[in-house]
Amino acid sequence: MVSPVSIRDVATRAKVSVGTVSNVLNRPEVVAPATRDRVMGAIEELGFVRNDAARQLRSGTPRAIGLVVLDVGNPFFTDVARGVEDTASEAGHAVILCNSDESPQREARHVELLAEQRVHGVLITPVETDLAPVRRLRDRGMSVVLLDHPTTDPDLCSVAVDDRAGGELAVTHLLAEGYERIVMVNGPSRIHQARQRHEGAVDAVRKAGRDAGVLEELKVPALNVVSGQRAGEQLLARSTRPDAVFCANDLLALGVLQVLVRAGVRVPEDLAIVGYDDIDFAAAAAVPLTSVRQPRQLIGRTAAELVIAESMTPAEHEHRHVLFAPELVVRESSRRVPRTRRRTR
Amino acid sequence: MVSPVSIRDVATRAKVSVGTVSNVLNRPEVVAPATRDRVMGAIEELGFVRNDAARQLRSGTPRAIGLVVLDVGNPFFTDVARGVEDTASEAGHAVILCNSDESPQREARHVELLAEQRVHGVLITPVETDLAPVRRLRDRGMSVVLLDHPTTDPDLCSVAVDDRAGGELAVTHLLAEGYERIVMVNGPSRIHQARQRHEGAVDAVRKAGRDAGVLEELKVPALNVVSGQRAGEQLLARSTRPDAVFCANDLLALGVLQVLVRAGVRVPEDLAIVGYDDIDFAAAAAVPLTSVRQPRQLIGRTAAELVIAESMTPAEHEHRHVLFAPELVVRESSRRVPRTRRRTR
DNA sequence: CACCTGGGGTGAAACGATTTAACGCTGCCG
DNA sequence: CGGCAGCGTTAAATCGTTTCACCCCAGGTG
Repeated sequence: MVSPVSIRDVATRAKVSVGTVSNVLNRPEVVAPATRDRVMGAIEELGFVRNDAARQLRSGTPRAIGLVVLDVGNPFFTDVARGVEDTASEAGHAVILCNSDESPQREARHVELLAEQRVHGVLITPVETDLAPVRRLRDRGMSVVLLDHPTTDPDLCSVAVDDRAGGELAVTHLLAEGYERIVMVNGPSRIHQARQRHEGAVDAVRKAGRDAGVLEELKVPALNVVSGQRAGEQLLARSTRPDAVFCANDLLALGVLQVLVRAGVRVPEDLAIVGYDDIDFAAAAAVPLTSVRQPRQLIGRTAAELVIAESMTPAEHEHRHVLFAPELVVRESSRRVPRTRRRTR
Repeated sequence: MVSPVSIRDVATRAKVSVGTVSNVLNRPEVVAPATRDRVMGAIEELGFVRNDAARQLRSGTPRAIGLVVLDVGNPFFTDVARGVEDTASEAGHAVILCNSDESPQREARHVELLAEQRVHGVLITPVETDLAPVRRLRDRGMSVVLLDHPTTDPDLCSVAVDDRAGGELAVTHLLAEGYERIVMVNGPSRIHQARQRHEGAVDAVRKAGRDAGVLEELKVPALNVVSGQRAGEQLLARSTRPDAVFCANDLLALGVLQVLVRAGVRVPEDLAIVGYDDIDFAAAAAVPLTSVRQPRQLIGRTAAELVIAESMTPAEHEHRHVLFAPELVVRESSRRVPRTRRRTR
């Protein structure tokens, strides 16, 4: 079934030894042009394809990198993945994409698989804040880059965006617009980003000199649209509603928005919404969504570059911690509008 | 750098031969419990991880499958990928995700990489209608499943949704709702799905006994949000606008919708919009989008099952062509509103 | 007691590419 | 004419696993 033509067949066909064929493949300049052409011809005729397994076994350098994300269904990660993929494929590496779905078990299984594949390195957004599993990877000799998860661990690279600053940006904006009863719809505190964004929100309240009571946290089990819808329903059912909602990511925000709009709540007049990530769909939502933007593709590219650099020169590589700054993109969903605004119900 | 502990080290440590260690790993039932425990202990202490490259080299059976999609940024493919990933990881396979970005060159490069990796099989949505590159893969001995691209080629499996029927569903619906000047915003005819959906649209017009002039095709270079926005701007600039737009996918539709809504065009009163794929964001759009639904995860799962099945029993495997039926999901964006001010029939 | 049986284990030969040290050829110089 | 450098090529060793033929020994059988 598998391609049965090996380097040996090519050698026979071209009437040279296997070593020469190997040279043609890896150091074409050392072999005489005539021989080279002959070998190339044989490769073409036989449809020979290098066996990467054998190659890697001998040379010890793999050609794949692993990417473990929390949720492939989230366009944020998709955009990060695209950045990774671009950079990796330029360097001739394959990307093995794994989806941990926020489950430590799935994460562990995938990491195990990647270790067996002896990948060049692993880019991972860890499910748990506890980095022990990641460090074990590291100990097994693989380079690891933490994605979207800042750390000061000197043994690891990391690429992230300042989530605490992002949370602060969002809530400072809401307070400045005059919103007074803010609910933050947040993911489980197991997730690092969720905690950081909440801390930033709390910072904003404090720095504005407001009572801590203006900010309430509503936790949901996952950072996706369905959880957002659930949260929206809960908010609808309340006797006294908040006047603004800050969601830990855009998927939650879109879910909340959809439920509220359908129930006739006016956004932002009755209730403002701010999301996080600024995925492309945020701008195209029922009400264009204010959101905290992260340089998604850049995160992916940077992480891939780091892991490739590290595995090229493992010795002198010094681990870097890249932290990008988030940026608030204000759109209609959180703009205080004059009372005279036309209603679109 | 790479984990230096091999099966031989484990054998030494546990005072058994390498063969026995291999047995513990692969056929634990044939080795005596006492020995087994000793070996397991050694594996644990040494932190041994199997080297999949060596494994594959010897056994010939790889543990990865390749997935080549047109656009990872499109949630349709993300959902398909998730289906693939689920099934593959249940079977202990890694998924190597590649993004061809609708470019034949990128596709070729990725396919080459996958061939070198000797993946189990390749799930691919081909960029070109010409299947020659895919058939070459096949000839190199890899099982191939065409994704979202129907074929009758007896040497290949395929999993797809009936795009022609989908196009027909959409346009039949628009005609039934009384729309009379329909523009189909379509991708380049290089893309198979684009052509099929258009043919279905034409079918619908014909079957309804209408003049072919009610349907016009507006081609855009790619099936994404930006192209949709461009198309929306073009439509806006026209002196006589259509009263309905059918987009070849939801990303285009969201782009069109966004531009039109921002310009004050009422949807669906002034102009109806129908998309394709029914991605999750379609329901959460500015105006909830009517769309043609495809069983996205199921497509992925089915394809992965086929490729795994084929590589398990290559001999007696018979190639299947699975064709799912699309389903129209009607939402606000195309519902003729009860006789208010329009209704010019 | 000789013979068989079979569970439990061994050890060496693959797998296919890369790498390296050694080798043979050519042509130039002394 | 012999030696030697330089170049291209060869053959063999190697990577970590799996597989398979074979060995050893205890216990059962006739």
